[in-house]
Amino acid sequence: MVDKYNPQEIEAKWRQKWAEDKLYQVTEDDTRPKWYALTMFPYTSGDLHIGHWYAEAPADARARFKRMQGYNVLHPMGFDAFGLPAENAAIRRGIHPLTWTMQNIENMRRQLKSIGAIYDWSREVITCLPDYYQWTQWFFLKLYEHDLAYRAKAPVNWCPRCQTVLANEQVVNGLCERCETAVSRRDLEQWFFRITKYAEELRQHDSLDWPERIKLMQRNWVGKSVGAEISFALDHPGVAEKEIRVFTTRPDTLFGVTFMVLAPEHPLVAKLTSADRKDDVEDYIIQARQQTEIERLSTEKEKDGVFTGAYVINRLNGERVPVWIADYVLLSYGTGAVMAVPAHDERDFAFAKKYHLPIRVVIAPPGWQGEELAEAYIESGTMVNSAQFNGLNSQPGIAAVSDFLKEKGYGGATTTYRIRDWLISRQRYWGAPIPMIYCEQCGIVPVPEEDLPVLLPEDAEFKPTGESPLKYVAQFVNTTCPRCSAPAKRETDTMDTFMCSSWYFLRYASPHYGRAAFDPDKIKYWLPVDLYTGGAEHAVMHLLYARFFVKALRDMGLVDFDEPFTRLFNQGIIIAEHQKMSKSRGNVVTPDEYVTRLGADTVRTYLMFIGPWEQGGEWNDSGISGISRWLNRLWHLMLEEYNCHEQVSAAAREEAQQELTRITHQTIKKVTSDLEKMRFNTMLAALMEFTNYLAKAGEAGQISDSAWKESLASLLLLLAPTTPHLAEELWQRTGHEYSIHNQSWPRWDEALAKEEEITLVVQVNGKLRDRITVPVSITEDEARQLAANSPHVQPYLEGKTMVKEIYVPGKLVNIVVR
RNA sequence: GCCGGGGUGGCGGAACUGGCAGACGCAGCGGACUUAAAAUCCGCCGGAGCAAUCCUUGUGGGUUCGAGUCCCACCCCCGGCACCA
Repeated sequence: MVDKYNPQEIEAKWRQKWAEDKLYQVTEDDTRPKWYALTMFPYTSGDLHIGHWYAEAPADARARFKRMQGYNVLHPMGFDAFGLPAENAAIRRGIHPLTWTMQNIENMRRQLKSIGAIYDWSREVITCLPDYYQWTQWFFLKLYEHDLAYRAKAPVNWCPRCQTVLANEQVVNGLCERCETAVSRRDLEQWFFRITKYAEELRQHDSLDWPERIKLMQRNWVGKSVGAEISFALDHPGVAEKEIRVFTTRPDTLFGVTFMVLAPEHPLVAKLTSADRKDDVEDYIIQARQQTEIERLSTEKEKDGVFTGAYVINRLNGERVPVWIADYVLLSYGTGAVMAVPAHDERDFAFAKKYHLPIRVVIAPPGWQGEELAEAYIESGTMVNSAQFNGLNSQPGIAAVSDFLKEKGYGGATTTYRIRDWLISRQRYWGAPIPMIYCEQCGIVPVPEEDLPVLLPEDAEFKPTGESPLKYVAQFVNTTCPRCSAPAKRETDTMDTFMCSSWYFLRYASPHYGRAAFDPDKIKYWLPVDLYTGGAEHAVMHLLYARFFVKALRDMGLVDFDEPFTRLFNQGIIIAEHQKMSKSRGNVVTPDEYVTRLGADTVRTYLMFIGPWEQGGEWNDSGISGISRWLNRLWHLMLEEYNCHEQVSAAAREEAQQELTRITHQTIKKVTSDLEKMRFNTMLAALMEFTNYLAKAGEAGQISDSAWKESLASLLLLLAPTTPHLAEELWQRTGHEYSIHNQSWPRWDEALAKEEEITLVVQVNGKLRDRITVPVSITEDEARQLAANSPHVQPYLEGKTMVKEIYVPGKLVNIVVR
């Protein structure tokens, strides 16, 4: 009698054994190809939910498969540990963020270990510990040294709830990405990274095997407009500036400019506003400032603005152009000023109608006779009312006007990107301190590398006040200038958490290296990441920042590759009760409960079976019991004694064995290609079918003991990546040598996998009329004969004329009659 | 509004390059075992029809000997972007 499948017992046992034997510890090895399989590390929010498992378990199966295929696989794990959620949770609970975070890590590490993955825990990284953030600070210094970090005063996104500034990427539809509070604007002096320097390169994904969707999102985020910058002459008493520059994609419409619009925050507004317009302008600016970003950016809203009383000169025709301000012009795009061509821009048209400003056609719509336009004509066309450019089409016109401007020194062709520099300062406690010092004598002075880390003081009052908590920690703030030794003050803002995750994949290659952020030799061996898996929500944040980091490092000569993640794969989302899981809905599935009851292998397998990985799927309690049943049947199939019946004839035995061999090899082939494509659901369907087949074959008992054993061994090997504990236990119990996870992936023989018989489909006029089992070797003539003679087919041929016959070898015969 | 992805039984989902629609699993139904239930095992399981057969992949049209798959138009769901000059 076979004992019961007891997952709790065998899973704990093997996990311990693997850990003791350091089975999954990896080192560099030039005899095998390397494979870096990375899963986005989790945020230390407290508990591992089923979504984490969904990211991690299939990824582990894929990494294990690569490992059995002979790759030297690095599949590390760590924790993203700085940031607002930890700080807010700690405040709520009245404990220190470090305590809270480290407790969570302990719990999450235990949960992660229960997955039974091949994580090499000796490489774990935790971003909030000094031996990690020391190097985050080091990156800041490197970026500063290479003029990629700078401090500037700018209108920035402010979240009133989180009490800190946010990067553009962290504002979603005008709401804070974390707490969904409406974001407002503040003018603050902050640290930025010059990610815009890489705008063009970040748009390119040529060498990357990434989902189209993500590449598109990044391209949209970076944005790109090709056009011209044009200088309008300014001659205003008491104003030093002698021009206002605008950006336009349509320099061919330059003769149609009838007014100019500045963003309300444009620095020239105050200087240009005439005395009689002052009140109106100031009122408008106040009103624009009070709006939230959502209100301001609403496309529904009617365009409004006010006249400043000032004028600029269109240098091409010498016309005086009135200068207005309006909140539909954004300071952050282009130059913060636009030339308005109402005839050929919808927004300018609406604005001109509202305020009765002139509308002058300079691009003739097809069949235009000089009449007024009912709406803006935004297409290209022939230039009119444009002096020497009349008659040119828009495309050559754009080039001609740009060239002319350049020649005269009034501007010229240029390209503008939508992406803004990355704002990395945060006025909160739980982050890596920015390693900068302010000295009255020397100005801004970087902390010398040898003085890193700048430790985050543990005893700060970290309640959010809108000011950096570190400001009030005297022993932190007060220091001496590294250059002149005079008393100086430290920067008290901390860094955006996305800094930490922009380079963690580099740290895994040499997690304990003390002389730099990474060991160059180890980086050469392991990087770039071959397969990066995780959620799609990081498309324009983490994934863009990490690419920027790598490109910056490359230009510093610190790495020799262009892109961190060669291949990217996004798994879908697990839902429950037809909805996204959330605490408030009370439909959160907690993996621990299922692991305890059914075992980690069952949970892993179920998550992989639910549907295609990239599509996610619905968690369903009765669905997982199906997996549990299957693994139980498998257990008994493997362990129950097989009896080969003596009285079976040699011919029958031969046939049964050939069939078994064929199905075994077909299964190996199917499972291998599905794993390659990460089609785990169909891989498991194939394994279930194989199990069902073996159960029947076992009953029939026509196969020799050795052939039987061989097929069971193949099944176990195919199962090993999915159910590592169960496979190990059964491997041992069926008399094999430890460990199944060090075995080679089974190979299939195409000749043995080949079917001997096929089902020939017979159609008449495309409708199915018969199926005939025939040998693969059947000739076309034989097939046609068989089809035409089929008793199921005959009635449909009677009294009809055969028009033609289609034969698809190995598939079907279609007889077309009339 | 623009750009992506998707719509197949009661449910999750299969279907190579245009060639047997519904693999595999869940739920359901019937049976065996059991005093009984659970577990397990066997069988059935898209719809209509006694049947032959007909209908069926969001809707309508088209191409083709043949369409879930290709083309055109439309509807619905999900995700992203949205005054970017």
